[in-house]
Amino acid sequence: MAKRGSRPAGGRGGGAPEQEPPPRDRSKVTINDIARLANVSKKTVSRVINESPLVRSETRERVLTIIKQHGYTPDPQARALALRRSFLIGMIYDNPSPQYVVNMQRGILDELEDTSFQLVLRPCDRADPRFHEKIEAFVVQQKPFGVILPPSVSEDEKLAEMLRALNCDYVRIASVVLDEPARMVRTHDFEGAAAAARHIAALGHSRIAHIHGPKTFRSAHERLAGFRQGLAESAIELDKALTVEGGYTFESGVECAARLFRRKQRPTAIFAGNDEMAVGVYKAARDFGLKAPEDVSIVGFDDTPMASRVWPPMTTVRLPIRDMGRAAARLLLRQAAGVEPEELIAFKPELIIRESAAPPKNG
Amino acid sequence: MAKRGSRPAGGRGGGAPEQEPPPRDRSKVTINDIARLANVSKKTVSRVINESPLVRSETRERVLTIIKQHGYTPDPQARALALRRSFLIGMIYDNPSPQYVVNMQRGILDELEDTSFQLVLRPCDRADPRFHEKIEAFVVQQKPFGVILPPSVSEDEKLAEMLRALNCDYVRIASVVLDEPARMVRTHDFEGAAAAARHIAALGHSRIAHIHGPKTFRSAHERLAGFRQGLAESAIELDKALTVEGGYTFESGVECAARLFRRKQRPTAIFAGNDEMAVGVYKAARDFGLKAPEDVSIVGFDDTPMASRVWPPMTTVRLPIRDMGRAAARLLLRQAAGVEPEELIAFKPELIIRESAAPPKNG
DNA sequence: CTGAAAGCGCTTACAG
DNA sequence: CTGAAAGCGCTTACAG
Repeated sequence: MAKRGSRPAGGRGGGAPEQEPPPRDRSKVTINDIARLANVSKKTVSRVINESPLVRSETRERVLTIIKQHGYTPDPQARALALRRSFLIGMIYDNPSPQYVVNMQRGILDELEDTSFQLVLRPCDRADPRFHEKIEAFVVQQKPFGVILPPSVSEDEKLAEMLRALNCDYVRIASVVLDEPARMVRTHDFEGAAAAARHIAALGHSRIAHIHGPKTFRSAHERLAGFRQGLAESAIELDKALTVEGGYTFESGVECAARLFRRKQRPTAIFAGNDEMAVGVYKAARDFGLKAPEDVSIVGFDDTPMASRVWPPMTTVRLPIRDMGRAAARLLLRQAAGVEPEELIAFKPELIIRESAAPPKNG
Repeated sequence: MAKRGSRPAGGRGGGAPEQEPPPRDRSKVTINDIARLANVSKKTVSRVINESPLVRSETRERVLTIIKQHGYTPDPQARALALRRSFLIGMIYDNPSPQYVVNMQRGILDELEDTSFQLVLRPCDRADPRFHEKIEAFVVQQKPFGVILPPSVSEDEKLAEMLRALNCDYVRIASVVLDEPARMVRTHDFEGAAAAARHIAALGHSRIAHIHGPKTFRSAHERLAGFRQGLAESAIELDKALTVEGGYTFESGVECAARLFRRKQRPTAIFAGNDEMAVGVYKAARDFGLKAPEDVSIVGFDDTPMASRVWPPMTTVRLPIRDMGRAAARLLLRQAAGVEPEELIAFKPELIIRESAAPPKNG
């Protein structure tokens, strides 16, 4: 049985003598107490809390001192009710990679630390016919302060439109510019894939395959285009017959690579659209008795922990997911504060050269 | 600039004619509207919402119909303010494995789906001197409905005590019984490790090593004890010289295995306390020119995705993390509703036999 | 079984 | 620059 409300006075139950003096029960201090103690109206305390400039600095200092003295923190639920807006930041995602999800969460939480904002999770499925309806219900009921949309949720134009109509602030993380700078964190997937292509080409490969992600992901298009571009710089044309579509999953990586390996003219290098699929290529290679990098060079994208644990350690492209999450959260808070970003926030990927790509044997 | 409040009437901005009729703006329907329409007091509507038995069934039906008709959902912030308790479920964790964290989140979210509860994340660091203070601040400020504590946070007795003092409901997930059944989800790590031991022993090994997790994790003790017990059943005594402490990380797995491999009498099998360390053993084995399972059998614990992607596919022990998360959330909601569980909820691990363990060469 | 009053802890207009 | 009044949308005693 919940016994909320019968909270014993003093709070934390008689501490041992060697402990520091128990902090006063902060849960009881309200805006009224502060107002009374500071000899001002609660409205003035409210102004101080909300950093209104309409307070004499002397008054502000006095109030601030009392607040600190009593460890007062405004009640988020009460503020939410009055403001018709909660202090929850929603992360709405459908990304299948746990590593991506966790890193992004960490980044957002980094930025939210020591604020009164809380991170709330909304996993979802874009294939669900009630997808938009469910998110609308969430937004209407919880009135989140704002939401963060990583790919591929970020690419849903109807969702963005709905959020705007509901006056819900949001930040989209995507590999292409889909929105105004105040609502975008951009990743240069194109550049990352181009770097991978340059590296593979410089190694001397010419029969180069690419397993790209599903067409419903913009990143899949960007990485494909970037790869093609990087190859073109070395006067190599990406062979359509060696370009296949995977599902960003391990299994699809295995299948696509097997298909590639069954050709009479095998590719000597494979660039997979993400690490998951690249690890699938590792497996297919072993199934075909092929060694990496001697028989096939393999390059991935993401630099998940698996990339460095697998054998041989994987050459891949790294995007600073955690930093991206942090940037998205910061942008969201600034957006709410009315601060316009000077320029579009963007992240460049980095090529991580390890041991899975080498010159071709017969090169 | 946030434009909250200037929400246009009608909500979602003129839909195209082919769209379904726009749902009424649910954000505006309040308990007062329902009360007026149902011809009762708002208190009665409140009783219906809260499933109080003190309502004539006829009245309840009438109110329920109106509620459904207007798609009314009570405002969580307003309820929270009145109840002095929010509808947030906190997950407080320090588990280093992203896979564990994500699976547990999924389980909790499964159970919370279609309720008004939201999952809020609180990663933390038990080594932080302000650890308890920070969590206390979270609980006091957010007044979460309850919190879920996976290992090793669940093992912190001081934390549990603090939560009780603050009247905050919680559920602990741990490998040993630390609390009453209403507050515990137990995992039989002991059994899982014993099964691993039996499997290794049955394969014919006798020089068997164990890399256990840090002593600050109860699971490390349980797995060690279970492993010892499983071996004892085959009259094998766990060799102290072959029992080393790792940190549940890849790197520590590499180091510990290397130390083991440098001995004149190498172990023919290694049981690692988790998959991360087991993958470290894979690496060390390669560094020493040892092949698995021919030269060393390797067994892990957790069955992370990596276990099946690595070569050779890893024999390991699987705990149903997602189910555990779901069970923890369900228990928390029942606890709040005053329902006592009939018995302790517990999960048994399963041995997943793949290809990394085989009879010893010279066996 | 039902309701009118007061209150949860804040903020938004509106005055001054 | 500051404040008294009213309100956000619910619920808890208290009556009946």
